[in-house]
Amino acid sequence: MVEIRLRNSRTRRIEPLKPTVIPDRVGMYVCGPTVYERAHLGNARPAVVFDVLYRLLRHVYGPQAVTYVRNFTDVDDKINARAAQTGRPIGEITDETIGWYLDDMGALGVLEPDHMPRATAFIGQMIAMIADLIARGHAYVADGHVLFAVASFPAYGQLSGRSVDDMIAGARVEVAPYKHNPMDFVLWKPSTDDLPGWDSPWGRGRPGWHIECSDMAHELLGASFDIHGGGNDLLFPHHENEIAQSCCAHPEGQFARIWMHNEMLQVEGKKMSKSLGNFFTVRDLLDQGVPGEVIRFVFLSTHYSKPMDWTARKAEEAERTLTKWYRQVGVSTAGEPDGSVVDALADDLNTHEALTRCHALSNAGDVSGLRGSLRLLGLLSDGIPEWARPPGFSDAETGLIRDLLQRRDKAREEKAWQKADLIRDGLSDAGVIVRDT
RNA sequence: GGCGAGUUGGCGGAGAGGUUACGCAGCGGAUUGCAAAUCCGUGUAGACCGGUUCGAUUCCGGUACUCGCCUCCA
Repeated sequence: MVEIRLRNSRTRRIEPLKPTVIPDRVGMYVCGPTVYERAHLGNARPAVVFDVLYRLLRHVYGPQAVTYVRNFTDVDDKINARAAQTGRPIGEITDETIGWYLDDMGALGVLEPDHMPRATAFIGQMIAMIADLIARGHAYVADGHVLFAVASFPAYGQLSGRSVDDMIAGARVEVAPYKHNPMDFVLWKPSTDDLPGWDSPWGRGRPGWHIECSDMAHELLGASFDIHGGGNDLLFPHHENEIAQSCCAHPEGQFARIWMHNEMLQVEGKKMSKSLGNFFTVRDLLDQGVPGEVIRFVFLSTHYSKPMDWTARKAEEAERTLTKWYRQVGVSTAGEPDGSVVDALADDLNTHEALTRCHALSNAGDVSGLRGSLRLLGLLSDGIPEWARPPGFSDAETGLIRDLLQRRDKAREEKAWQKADLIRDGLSDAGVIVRDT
């Protein structure tokens, strides 16, 4: 079996993936979107990165041996704000946004995870987990809130490599007066009547963001699992807090063994973010005619651990390469992925190296290996999409075109060049490019 | 201030202490009635300053600059 090696952000080293919770079964949790608006391009990077890992895991361990969980955060202040702003019911907004998200990610060739839990379906379990944290002395009630006591977990800060003292010194936000320690964070907060809320031992309220992921991961993957992924902007505080909550509530487990973080996507050298307002959505690009597959190719051309600048030029180059491969591969069937491509992916998801290997397969004329390898990467769908198709060989005009080509061939045999070129020019005007092979 | 990532040829972007990365574009050629496509060949590198070494773009130290996180954010 191919050994998969991954960079663990927790230890900052490349480590072999050795599923030990259940031998040869792999569990992976990735933080999914907060569903209040269409996914912007940056949101798509982790979805694609961990989709490649998911496909690799399924290839190596077998599809039934992998459990991939990616949540939907459907209770959140941003969602509440959107509802207040539009006057629409919250459920309508989250349902609609989830539909958009699945459509848009599907267009990028992202497979649906095995589980896509919605936070609101786990409120009861979250309340139980919070109560448990209080009982174990890791959380306290203050001013209608339940807060996690950072001081009760000595390993706090280990993932992000910060000390609690540094965090306090560097804090730029005003600390709520009811916190015992400035770094304590909310597990449960009270809701007013106009906000979504659930009854709890601490009054009507809603869960904090961090507890949602901790709980859903535990419900679906257990107290220990193999891989936890997400964008590196989530490393602190979100993932740090997840570790604290999960390890304190479930000391029998170790939570995630390997943590993986993708670097940010940038546009014109700047991080794409909602607050900077320089973002555009996946749907915007698709509507502009950029095929989802092209977007995926561009993502794969940069290692997940490096910042990636989105440029139109990269998209053009990707489309050219994909078109070339589509035409080379045609309708031939896929073989097994080439070992060199699998090895590249197993080496900490080196997608750029994998694409380089695909170029080599293309140059070597290994059509079935190329197709099989690209399939593993989530590229090259069956058939040839419109944008990659040699123009003119698509539809009802085929018969007429064939007839004209036959006439042209005959003219060429007779060396009636003028007539031949006339037919070619005519076809060209109709959008049919003629190539002599 | 603390933590982290990056800096490679015209562009994108890797691996490896010493031999061509690769792709795109460019240039030269082959093929072709022409065009397109295809094929072959080819130039331009590794922020800066030190150190280790027979030899560093590759290892070590430092400097500069860029970006991110520390606050909702993938």
